[in-house]
Amino acid sequence: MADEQIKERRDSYHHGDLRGALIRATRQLIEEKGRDHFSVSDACRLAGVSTAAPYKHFKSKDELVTGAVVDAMQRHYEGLYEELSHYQKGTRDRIIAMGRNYVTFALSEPGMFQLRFQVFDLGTPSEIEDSGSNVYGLVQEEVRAALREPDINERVIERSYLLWCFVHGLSYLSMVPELADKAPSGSMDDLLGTVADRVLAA
Amino acid sequence: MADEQIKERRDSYHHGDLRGALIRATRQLIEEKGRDHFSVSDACRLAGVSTAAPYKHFKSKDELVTGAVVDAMQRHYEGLYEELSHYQKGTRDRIIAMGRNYVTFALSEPGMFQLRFQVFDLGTPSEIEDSGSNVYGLVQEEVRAALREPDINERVIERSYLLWCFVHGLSYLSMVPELADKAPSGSMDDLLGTVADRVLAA
DNA sequence: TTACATATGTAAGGGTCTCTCACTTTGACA
DNA sequence: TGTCAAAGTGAGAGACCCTTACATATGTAA
Repeated sequence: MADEQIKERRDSYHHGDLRGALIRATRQLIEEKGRDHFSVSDACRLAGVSTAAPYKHFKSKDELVTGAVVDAMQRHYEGLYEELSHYQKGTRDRIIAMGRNYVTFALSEPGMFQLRFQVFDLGTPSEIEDSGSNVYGLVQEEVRAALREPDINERVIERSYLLWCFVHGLSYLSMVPELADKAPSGSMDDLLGTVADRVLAA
Repeated sequence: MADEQIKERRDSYHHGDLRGALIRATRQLIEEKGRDHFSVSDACRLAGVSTAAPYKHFKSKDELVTGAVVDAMQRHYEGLYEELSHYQKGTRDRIIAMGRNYVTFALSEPGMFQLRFQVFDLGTPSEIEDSGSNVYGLVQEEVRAALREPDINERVIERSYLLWCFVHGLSYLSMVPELADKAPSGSMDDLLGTVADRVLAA
């Protein structure tokens, strides 16, 4: 996100990492102008290559967009794993950190975040389904520990889902600036803590 | 939603309600193919008029889409008001009904539901901001009554927002069929009831 | 009946896009 | 060094699209 990518320049005929450059350009353009209004041609202009070039790396426009989304998810999940390493397993702070991480990503890459739940329409890349399930498994495991349950039973499943619903909804609402006045005045961590306590209460 | 609209036929030169017909066509096409992939031309074909006709009723494509969204919101809110009349104010059932109504609308018109929070990008039609705030005011009033607070204070604001976040997130997650296996096994009313209890608890 | 306002149609300008084909450049490796 | 596959290029076919200008049909009111 930090890398405001300007039109790319190149001295050699070969790009070196055109695939990556196209994915970055796609992300930037979708964030700026929305999934509708995104065109492969624009991405080419931004990456500084001809409009035929992408088709050596992606079969179609849809596949390019999907590639950008998969890339975003991978970065998101790597960041999450890194952040979780700072918290001890089974703590309240760790659950709050997971929620904060989720919302933070949504706010920093709203376009990718939303597309992540729509790429299913284009035929789900297995990377998405798999890594998504893995991460949600972490949440369930954390909830299990907090509830002192021996395994992932129905109780754990319900509470985990409640947490997810809440954090997911908070992310979407936070992405709409016009709704900011509806939110309570405290910090986001306060809000996440309140939720964790209420959802995990006996 | 119920009205699977087929290509419209007309015997008279004048349509009678072309504006309404275009809005219905727009909704149907966006639900079927997504906001991207929606074109004014398609809407014209579906409504059975020339491609120039819409511009007597809407200034631009964006305005047509916005019109469809505003229409959807109005129908949604009318349905909500009607349904609420069956429940007594200040009851748990009434809060559950509000949540169920929200999710049900999202599931029946996912395209409109999502666009409702994105039309802000096109310059917010005041109809949207106003009626949205009015409806959310209902929620806050209901929460105030449940908490036995004398007015809409910070406590009420926080709890209302928690409810909204949850129901909003539940709506989005429910719209993705691939995530169905993550949900708990009970009914939606059970889930909504659990949330209401936990959020409104002392 | 006539005149006029309103609603729709026809045609087209001007633009953009996705994707393919045939060709060129380049780097790597036998 | 010579050969080949990979990665780019340029041009363009073929579609659509959004929007406008101007013509035409229709209902209404004098």
